Amino acid sequence: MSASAYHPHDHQGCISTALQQAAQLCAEQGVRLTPIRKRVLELVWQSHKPMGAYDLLPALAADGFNSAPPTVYRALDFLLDLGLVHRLASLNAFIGCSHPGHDHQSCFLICKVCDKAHEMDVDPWFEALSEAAKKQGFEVDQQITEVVGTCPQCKEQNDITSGQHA
Amino acid sequence: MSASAYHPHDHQGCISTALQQAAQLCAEQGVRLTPIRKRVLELVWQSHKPMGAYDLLPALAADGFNSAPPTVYRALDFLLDLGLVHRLASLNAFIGCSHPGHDHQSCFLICKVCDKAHEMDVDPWFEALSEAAKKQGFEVDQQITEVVGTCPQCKEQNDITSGQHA
DNA sequence: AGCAAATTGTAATATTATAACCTTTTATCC
DNA sequence: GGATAAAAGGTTATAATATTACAATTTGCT
Repeated sequence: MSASAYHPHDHQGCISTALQQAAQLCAEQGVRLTPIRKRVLELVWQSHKPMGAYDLLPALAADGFNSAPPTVYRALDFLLDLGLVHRLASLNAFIGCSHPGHDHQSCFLICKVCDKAHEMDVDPWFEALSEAAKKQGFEVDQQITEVVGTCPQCKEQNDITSGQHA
Repeated sequence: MSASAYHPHDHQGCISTALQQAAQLCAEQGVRLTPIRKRVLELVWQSHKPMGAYDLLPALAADGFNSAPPTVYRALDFLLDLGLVHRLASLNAFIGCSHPGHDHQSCFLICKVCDKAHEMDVDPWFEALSEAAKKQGFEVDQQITEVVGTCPQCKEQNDITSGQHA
């Protein structure tokens, strides 16, 4: 069901799905997906690479939107609140959420070679961690899990160029 | 065995233990725990609250050390490499490692009320998570896990002030 | 139209981190 | 013990990320 960032896919589909889901979610919540917000979401979804806030500004400017930092940060905050994008703390960067609308904690596999990030579903992990925290009397609000390494594609690439084979 | 950040304890003991372990580790690795590095480690250990790099500069200045950003970042990088401190990505802050010398992934419980952070040992889960990543063909280098919430002490405090009781 | 709330515009600034280059200190070798 | 290379530290400047504060505009509602 869920498309993987690691394989060729109709990425326009990713974007339009994200925009559709966003429109629906905003309607449900009674909040406005203004042109700036929509454009920022689109830009964040341009690729599966997390985007820095400042990376988005030139594109906004090119589109004739205002492009000062507060503009993009406000849009990102809005999208974060709705769960339409996630922020990757280890990269100071933002990425589209692949299944918004569900209240969920996110876990990202971040490739240090190609910079793509892939959201992984790990509910059992989150629950186990929450349980452990609770056992210590800690009340959990939010979990941040980011895994850095090499994605399947880049690993394969590396095996080829270094002359290794199965 | 391991002291908890959540309970009253001889914090001087935390600091001196950390310094001792650092000295030993540096000796083993054949690297130098210079005065600046030692002082930065000491400062990071002043409390169980993660410290920003810039928070350390005034103290370094007061001690007569140079206190420009590169100084403290170089010391922190050195300590990070040795595993003597951890960096909390979600806070842009640094905290002393409570069991350096062991190669380990860290997981921190971060209290949003008192700002203290507590390192939790969760090796079994890290392996589970690594397994899950591997199943997707992802090769794991590093895991970042940070849990934000309310620590036992602050939770209790809040229960009292809001008139709740068991 | 009139009003309040939400959104956006704009300028300035705060915070975190690194680059580049130079000087000093330390370890080592002869 | 002086020569020398490597490591560490000093200094200045700047990059990258994020927020504050306040003014102007747009929107939704009556």
